[in-house]
Amino acid sequence: MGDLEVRQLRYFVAVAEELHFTRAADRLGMAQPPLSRAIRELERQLGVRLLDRTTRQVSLTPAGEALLRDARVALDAVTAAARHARHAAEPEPRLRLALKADYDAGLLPRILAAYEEQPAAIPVDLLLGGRGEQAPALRDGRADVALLPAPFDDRGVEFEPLLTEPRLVALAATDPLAARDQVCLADLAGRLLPDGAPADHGDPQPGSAAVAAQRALADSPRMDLAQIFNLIELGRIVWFPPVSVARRHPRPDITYRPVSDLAPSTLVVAWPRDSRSAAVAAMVRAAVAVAAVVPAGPDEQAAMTAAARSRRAAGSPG
Amino acid sequence: MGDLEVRQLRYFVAVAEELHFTRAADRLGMAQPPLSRAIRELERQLGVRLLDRTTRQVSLTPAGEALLRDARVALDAVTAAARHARHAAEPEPRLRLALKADYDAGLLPRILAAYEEQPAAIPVDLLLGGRGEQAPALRDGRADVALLPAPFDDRGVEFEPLLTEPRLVALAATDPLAARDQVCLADLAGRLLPDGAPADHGDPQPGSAAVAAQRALADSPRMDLAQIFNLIELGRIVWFPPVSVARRHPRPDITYRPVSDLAPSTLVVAWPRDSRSAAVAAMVRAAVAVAAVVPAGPDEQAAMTAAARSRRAAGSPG
DNA sequence: CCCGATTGATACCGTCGAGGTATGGGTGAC
DNA sequence: GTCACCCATACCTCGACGGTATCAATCGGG
Repeated sequence: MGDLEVRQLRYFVAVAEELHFTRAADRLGMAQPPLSRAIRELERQLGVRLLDRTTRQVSLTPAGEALLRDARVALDAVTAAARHARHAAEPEPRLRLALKADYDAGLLPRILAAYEEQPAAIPVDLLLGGRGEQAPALRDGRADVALLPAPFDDRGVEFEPLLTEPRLVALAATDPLAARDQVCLADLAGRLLPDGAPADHGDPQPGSAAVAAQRALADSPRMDLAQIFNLIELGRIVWFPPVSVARRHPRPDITYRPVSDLAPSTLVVAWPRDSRSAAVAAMVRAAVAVAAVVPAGPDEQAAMTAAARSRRAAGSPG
Repeated sequence: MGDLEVRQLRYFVAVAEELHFTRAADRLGMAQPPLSRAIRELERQLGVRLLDRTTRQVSLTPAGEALLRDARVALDAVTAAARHARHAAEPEPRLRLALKADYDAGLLPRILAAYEEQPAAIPVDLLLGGRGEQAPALRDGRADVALLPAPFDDRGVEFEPLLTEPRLVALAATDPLAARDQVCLADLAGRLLPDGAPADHGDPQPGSAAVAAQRALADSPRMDLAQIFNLIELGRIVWFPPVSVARRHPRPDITYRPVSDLAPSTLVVAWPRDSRSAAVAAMVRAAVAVAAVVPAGPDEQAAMTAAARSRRAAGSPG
């Protein structure tokens, strides 16, 4: 009945993600036998089987799936506690704003300017990260506030929409589709992605080959924009940047075209739930105020804004 | 730079709450020297001073206060992970509904009946707890869903209001105020509370002597309703039950009177954020449906309901 | 002003468990 | 059938966690 320990949760998450004791042990920088023993001990403490293992296959039991979900958030909470304690000790506080380079829809300078007008403003550190890194950074305390495109994994995070803009598809100028004024997703089905999988139609779904390729494409530190453009010119990948991102990257050999049936991208400002920081609230206010002077989007944006506003009214910065 | 461990956080929380190493060690069931060393090691790992200690006084630094806040939620998250894993392994799942006895406003039988009509219904366990225990139970996984009066500590918890009802004051029948049709909080100022502190006017505030006395009164396992009524008859304490609670306890020597300027009590149904359980969603639906057939309260209830509804729309059970 | 009580820090020690290495054993691939 | 792969077991070492004894500093009382 003793409490779990962080180390046990880290070990379990590694094994549950790898579904492979040896690889997990390697990732953890330890040998496999102690890891096996630790998992066994964890199962004994919980009185529950977490993994079904044969000598050739490791799979999660329902209890293991539940623990994997919760262990991730628990580990983030512990990491956030440590980070916040270190941060609170700094003599002069700073606001850490996480965002993905170029995906601020051009609002960043105005937002920062508006922020500095606020009485609660403190110096801002910018944390540039890849797609999908902002929300985890909020959860584990690396960042205090973030600008990022929705949808994202908003567990433990509150957000407020700023603006919604359509996404385009980037095509090689020589691509037959580039001659058309507009394309639809079906036109792009079958396109090869970097890993050799055909492009799925529809918005990338979590777990699909398409989203995996999109992530490998847009997130990997190994692939920068130049590489993306090269692959686009070769017709090897599909890429759906918001118009503001496309506008920042005019290139002679790349043509951007509207996609008729592609969901638009919504930029949001997000912060950790239970943030009690006046500086975060000031940044949220500044971002919302700046976005308000931009032409408003369609009904979808209005609905999301209302939802987030009432959520925020229930006791959080704003 | 190594990760924190759960044990370290438990130790720190104990010391931070007691502000006394010896008492904290006693509470933790260990000797004081290892505890001092563990805290020192924690401070070394974080590179931050958490406690200012003289030989006669221990106090929290700002970093310590930040860590205390976060450590509590992190420990709850770890506990919840363990509980959810154990729970998920049970062959036939059960729904654990936490509530405070008598504070269901008489809706519980109808809610349970409506719940059992739902297709996702599973057997329900009732967890009766004192005031303020329901929300922590949701956070650390002891309960899946709760009925409780707002306001409460809603960190990590979502909720939906069910109904709002006025609160009364319970007076000894012989009390001069009992002769009046209605009293106001100022009339009650100065009344002695169990710990000898005078009753504060206004709604109890967290940290005030009044709220401490209210808690000692209503929550302590040592004091049951009979004791409460005895103290009321002696004029020693003030108690503000919602009308539905008062109606359940008619007593010849106790008189209930409206309080003109006392905020009403709102019963809500609450569940952990990120709950993915269909059974929880079904219980929430059942509770809302039952409450909807009860005469609606004033604008306050309408506003809260709208807020919670849009919050729920952003991706949670419902 | 000194003495004792209180309380956190230090010193030292024993034990338990975390992690390493070597090896066994079972399963799927060819 | 043989080989490679991979999880489990056995055994060992060492570090750290916790306990006891003691010191040091501070506050209160006579």
